Amino acid sequence: MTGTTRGTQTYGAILTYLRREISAGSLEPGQSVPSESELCARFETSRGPVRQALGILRDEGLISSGRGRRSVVLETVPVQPFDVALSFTQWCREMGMEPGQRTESMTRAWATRAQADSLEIDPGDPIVELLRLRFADGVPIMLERLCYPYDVGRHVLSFDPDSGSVYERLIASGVDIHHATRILDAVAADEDDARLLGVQEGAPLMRLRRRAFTIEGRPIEWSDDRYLPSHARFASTTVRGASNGLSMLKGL
Amino acid sequence: MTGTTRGTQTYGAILTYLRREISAGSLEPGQSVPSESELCARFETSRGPVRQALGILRDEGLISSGRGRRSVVLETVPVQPFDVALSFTQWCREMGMEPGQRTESMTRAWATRAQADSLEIDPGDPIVELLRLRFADGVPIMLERLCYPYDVGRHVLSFDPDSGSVYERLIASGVDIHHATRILDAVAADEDDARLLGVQEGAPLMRLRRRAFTIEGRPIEWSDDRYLPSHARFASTTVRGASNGLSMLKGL
DNA sequence: GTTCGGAACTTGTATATACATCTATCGACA
DNA sequence: TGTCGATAGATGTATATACAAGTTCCGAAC
Repeated sequence: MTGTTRGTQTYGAILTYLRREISAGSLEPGQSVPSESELCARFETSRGPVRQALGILRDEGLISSGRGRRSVVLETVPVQPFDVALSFTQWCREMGMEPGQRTESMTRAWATRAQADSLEIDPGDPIVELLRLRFADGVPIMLERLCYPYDVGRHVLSFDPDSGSVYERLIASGVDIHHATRILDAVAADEDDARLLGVQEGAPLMRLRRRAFTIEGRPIEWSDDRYLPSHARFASTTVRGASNGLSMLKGL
Repeated sequence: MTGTTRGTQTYGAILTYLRREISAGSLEPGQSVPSESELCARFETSRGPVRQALGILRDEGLISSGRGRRSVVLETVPVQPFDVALSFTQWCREMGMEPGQRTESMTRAWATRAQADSLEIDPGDPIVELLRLRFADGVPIMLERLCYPYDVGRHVLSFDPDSGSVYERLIASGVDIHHATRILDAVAADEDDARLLGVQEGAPLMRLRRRAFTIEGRPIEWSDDRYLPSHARFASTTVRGASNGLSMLKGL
């Protein structure tokens, strides 16, 4: 360790440095990234942390490496790591837009068969449902349907969902979301979607369904977000040799 | 190195072993993955390769790790690495379906403004366009529009696109696709889409636009694939602490 | 029986080294 | 001038070690 790293890990400092160089344009697409040994010298460290940082950038699709050649910066879509999609508010701010929201309904209900399957509870068990319309700069962008088992959702019921992030509320209540699976597809707007999002019934919408889990693997959230395709799209970069989590599903 | 690894790298052998255990169900969701030291002993290797294999599984969303705890197998969507989406044929086979295709048109044309921008050539420059309908088990699933600059696409013109993979043809011709960017959104079926895919005009389709690049960063393919959402969906798993390449885009 | 503390274990991070394998470059030679 | 080959340098892979930091679990003290 060099001691010059700002309170965090060495590889994190290298990562931040390279990300800044790339996003600021000091390292343009097509240009070579400094070699591992140059980075070792600059950060007074060994190859381990340097390779760790480069590996992360490779998986994110920002650079490409290969035996014998120096790494090069790739021409990429502007990447906002998708984790922020866990929080619409945060994502919106990073896009330079002003987030807004209006809760259409928040109800205590009983799980339908589909909801019960998704949350791994029994049909008829109590749940908390939330329907929220999300805005960016005042324009409706997304309709969010959230569904929690009651013992999780009760932390939301006693909370004004227009006043802040549901996620932060859950975390503050000791609910620990550890990982999530997402499925993207396209659906036609139904009557509710059309009315609230201001499109015609049948208009194409992006649907992002999410299931969030605790570390023990218990599902604690199910959501169905419907985006206006004109305002939100999803992107991914693949580099040969790097892995990315996107996959394609068959059938229903 | 142990020497017992089957001709490849140590970390690859560990990766294969763990993947098989997970997909065969010997390691069920929620169960602990063998600890690093157990894997070191089993494969007679050091922590390096073991950690490399575990890191890949973590990025793929198959397992979750954390300081102090043992890694656990996650409940995930069945993952087919998305690289295979570069080849519809291959993806289809891995899904246990029989791929089919019918080329609707293959033309030498001149780049429109949008195509020129995407391929980084000038409007009016010669290009090769390909329109193909793709089947799985005889059912139309996807409509594929491909577009190449002429010097790349000419390798396709002299080739029966119904006889095999365009990708393999390009690679055999010395065209080296190195990385690709993809954008997913939803569109309404236009007249051509509706007729060929057998849906009503205006029906929601998943659109996957792709740009493929050489290692030098030159764009050599632009494609617009439109999937029936009933037959193809896209999925991704995020684990806290692991990076994945999916991101969300604003605006146009 | 309950609670607290500590030991043992696990993963995360870092160092130093070695060799394999591929690329780029430059100089010798024709 | 052009081609070929050697060489230096790059990343990929593997080993061995060390310490940091978090979790689990068991036993001692109360």
